[in-house]
Amino acid sequence: MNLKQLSQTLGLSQTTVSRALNGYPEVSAATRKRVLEAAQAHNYRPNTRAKGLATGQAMAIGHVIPLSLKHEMVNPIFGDFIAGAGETFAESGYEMVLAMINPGQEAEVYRSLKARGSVDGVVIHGPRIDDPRIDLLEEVGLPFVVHGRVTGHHRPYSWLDVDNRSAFLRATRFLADLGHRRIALINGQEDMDFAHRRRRGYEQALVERGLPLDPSLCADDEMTEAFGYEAASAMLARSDPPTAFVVASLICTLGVRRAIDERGLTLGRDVSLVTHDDELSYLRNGGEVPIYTATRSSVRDAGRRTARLLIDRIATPDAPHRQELLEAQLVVGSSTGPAPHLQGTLA
Amino acid sequence: MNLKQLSQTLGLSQTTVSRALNGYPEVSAATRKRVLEAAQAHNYRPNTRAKGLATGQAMAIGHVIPLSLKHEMVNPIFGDFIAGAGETFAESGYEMVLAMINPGQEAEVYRSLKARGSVDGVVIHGPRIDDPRIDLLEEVGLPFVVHGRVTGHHRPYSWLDVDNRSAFLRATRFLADLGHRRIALINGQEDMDFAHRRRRGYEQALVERGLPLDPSLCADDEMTEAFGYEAASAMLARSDPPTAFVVASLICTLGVRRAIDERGLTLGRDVSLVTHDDELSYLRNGGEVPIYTATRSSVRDAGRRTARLLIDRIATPDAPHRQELLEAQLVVGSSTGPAPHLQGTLA
DNA sequence: GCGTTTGCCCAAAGCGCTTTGGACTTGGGG
DNA sequence: CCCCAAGTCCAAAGCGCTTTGGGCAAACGC
Repeated sequence: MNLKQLSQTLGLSQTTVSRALNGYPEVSAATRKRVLEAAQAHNYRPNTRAKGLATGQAMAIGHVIPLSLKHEMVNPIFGDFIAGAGETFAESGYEMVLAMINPGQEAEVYRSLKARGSVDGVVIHGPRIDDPRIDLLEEVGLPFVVHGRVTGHHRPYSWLDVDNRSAFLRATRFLADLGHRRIALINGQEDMDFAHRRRRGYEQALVERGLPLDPSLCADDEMTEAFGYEAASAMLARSDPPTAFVVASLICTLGVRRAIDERGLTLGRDVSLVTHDDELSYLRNGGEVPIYTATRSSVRDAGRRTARLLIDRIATPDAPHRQELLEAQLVVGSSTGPAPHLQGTLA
Repeated sequence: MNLKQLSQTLGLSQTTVSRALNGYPEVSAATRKRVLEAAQAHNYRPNTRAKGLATGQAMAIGHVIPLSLKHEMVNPIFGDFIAGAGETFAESGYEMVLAMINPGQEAEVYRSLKARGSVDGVVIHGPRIDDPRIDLLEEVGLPFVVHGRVTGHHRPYSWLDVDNRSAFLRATRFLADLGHRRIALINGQEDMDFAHRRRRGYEQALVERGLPLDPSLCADDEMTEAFGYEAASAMLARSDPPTAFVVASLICTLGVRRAIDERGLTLGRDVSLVTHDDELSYLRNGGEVPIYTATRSSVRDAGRRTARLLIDRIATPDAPHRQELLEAQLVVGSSTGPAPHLQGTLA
């Protein structure tokens, strides 16, 4: 059933039916009611493509997900982010279209998305330091919002980010204040912007507390369980192992924990750990006293907010860019305690 | 730049340009070359919606992802599945559109997808026992392929599935043959079809080996780390704890492992464990000798194959339905060993 | 009572593409 | 030399919708 058929059924013109359906004022209440009921009865919905052609809007937004080259890894936060974004987009009548791409294809994909008019805007995922995509999209003329930020880019753009520097600053301070002097950092890949910022927060805390920066206590890579395990194992095997870890994600933390358990150490007593927690739906670190002390920030919520930002941007492309900086909560769980050399002293 | 402008630039009709671009024979080689070069130079791409309107094809396929009601959980396999499917769809020129929905909205969403013509077909994710979606889509007339199967549905439909029954049958047999007599099952929600089948495989193995089925050694829920931990903790705290676990996913397994470690038990010696391993990119269970003995089947590969099935189905909607049943590999890692009461005996 | 709003509705032009049904050259066969 | 078949190309219709620019009554102001 299409508009033409529906209007014939009703004995009205397409114009009137279209207007009735879209809430225009120049149609009487009685007619509108009749139209609405007929549409319902015939299960009529306007054809997306025809509507898009006529209005010039795709009512769709694009997510271009870059896979990491090394392991073709899909970022595990992706599902939850998109679930959050999907809620908001759906409420506003937007569809989400997805493209998973290998690094290097980005320019081509964004250009194509714009030229074919298949989306009204895009979310930039996984920004790196000096990420060229901002300039690219600005040039191409596709509205966008970045989930994260881009160190090295200085003109204004729209973004939403967790204050990663602050989060890791606070996490590291927290451990230092418990007496830990050898604090390791198990970070995400440091060419990713978020990991770079976390690193800076970590370093700043060390400086503040007068602790030396030991590069051999810092590791960065894709945040897999295996990476967490290997990095932590190597560090714990040293003659001067760290007594605390700051870890970039819960998945990574599971690996670190495995390394700790394997050496017969007890988490929260022999070794302390603060992790970042994206509140992924399948990896809850919940409860009254969470298992892990964590800097917590819901990536799903970030998805919702990012979507709103993008919708507004599409509606008013000439409005000034907006930014949103979210502060992570530092929630204390049972994975942290005073440094071993102080135990007893403090008790 | 659109077709009209491009054809004017070239001094050709839209017809000819369109034909040149789409590889029709009634255009000379010289002209085609000229058109192709001009298109390239002007960065021309046909407008998706206009093309769709004209051809009646959306060149898009839909993924409707049901969130679990309880925790609004996003299945962690989602990212990898879609990465695999995305590869294949992209090769064939299909876009993927995504809808995350709450349970109960399904009928409405599928109907709308069809009526608005926004997709040419859909992938059914997360089928449950007696899932009504198959009948629904058949009625609505939208081509589909199920990732999984539907126990209780008897007319033919297209699906791709791992042989979950066989996988868990073999896993459980394997443990029984190592002398384990109390084997626990930490399963996904058993109204999900895959979990139901795994349960059946598990039970069959017990029967084969003459072991009793102890319902208190079976737990099923959403496969989170927390669930694995809680279920395993409770079982291990009993006076007659299980000596082996069959676990439905690696994430769940991480929780089970935490419970095992916490009780000071050693995995592979005091307690054995076989897990299902979807080969998620961020949760590798790799190496020469994997950490966990596992029934292994790449969900990413499943995505690729499912996509191919759907593309073929859309191309030939009247061809008989096709099915693909994948066999999981049973890979032996270091999480399994002879039952404790036999150790020494066997050595 | 007249002209002018106002309210309600419609015909038709596009949106950018594909595709049908020719039209106009050539070249070759009879 | 004529005719027909290829080989090229084009004008125009149509996909299903929105939107412009009226038209026609009824209601209004004076």
